[in-house]
Amino acid sequence: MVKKMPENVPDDIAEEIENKGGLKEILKNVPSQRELGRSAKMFKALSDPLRLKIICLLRVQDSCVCLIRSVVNIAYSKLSYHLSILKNSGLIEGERKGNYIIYRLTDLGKKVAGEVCKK
Amino acid sequence: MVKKMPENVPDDIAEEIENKGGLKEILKNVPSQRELGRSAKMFKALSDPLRLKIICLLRVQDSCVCLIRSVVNIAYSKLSYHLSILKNSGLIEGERKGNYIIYRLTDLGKKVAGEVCKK
DNA sequence: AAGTTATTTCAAAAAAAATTGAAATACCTG
DNA sequence: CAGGTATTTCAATTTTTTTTGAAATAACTT
Repeated sequence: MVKKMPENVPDDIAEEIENKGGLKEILKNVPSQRELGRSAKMFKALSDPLRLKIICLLRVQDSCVCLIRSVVNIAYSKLSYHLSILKNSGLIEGERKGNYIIYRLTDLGKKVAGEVCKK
Repeated sequence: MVKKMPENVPDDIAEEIENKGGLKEILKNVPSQRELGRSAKMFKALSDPLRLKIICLLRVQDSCVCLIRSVVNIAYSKLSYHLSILKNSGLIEGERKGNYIIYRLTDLGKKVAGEVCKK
């Protein structure tokens, strides 16, 4: 029983890799772990329909929490949780105005909203 | 003690809403629940650095599972799980070739990869 | 200061997603 | 067909995220 190289790759793929200068060359096109993690975190913030809805609302109207709440119709504590996720990922920001806190999209949030809340 | 209207909105916001034709008009700019859910599902598939890494690898090289595995360095069962998520969200597809299954990006996957795996 | 409204925080519970290792499947080879 | 390689599936566990309701803050009003 002869031992075979583990993790072999089919011949045609192996050839393609060779033609591209080897695996090392190929991997230069893959972003660093740090960049991938940053992107993943942003996508995670966007991975909830409720949060997307809030983003699309703020895109057309800056809103106090109470207005957002009347649109999405959930408990305040729940809403607060989702707002904090959007805030921590840099998509929205809140400004206190008297008793109220007015949320609006950041520049990043506007960019994302433009792609997500298609006209 | 007079009861106040609940869910009041600050005056300036109320005015802005009025100027835009009311809340109903504003909400016409918010995608339907169905659309929001669809988008959220796509973002969820992208919300993991490992999955993003796979996407960026496939962007430059179609790969069998064994090649992907040698790049990401995790157990097969774990990898299979993540591949299934990418497959179910329409970002990648696999074609059996003998003993191997070669994964590649779908058209949708290519579009997304173009934005995510920045050059 | 006491009451009221808007909003957040907290801790516990529930739900969803990810990891693990073992077993199953699918295909190839001799 | 027996044995081997590549890959997936499964059930159990662990981890992460979300939900919930109650309590805490913060600022306004009287």
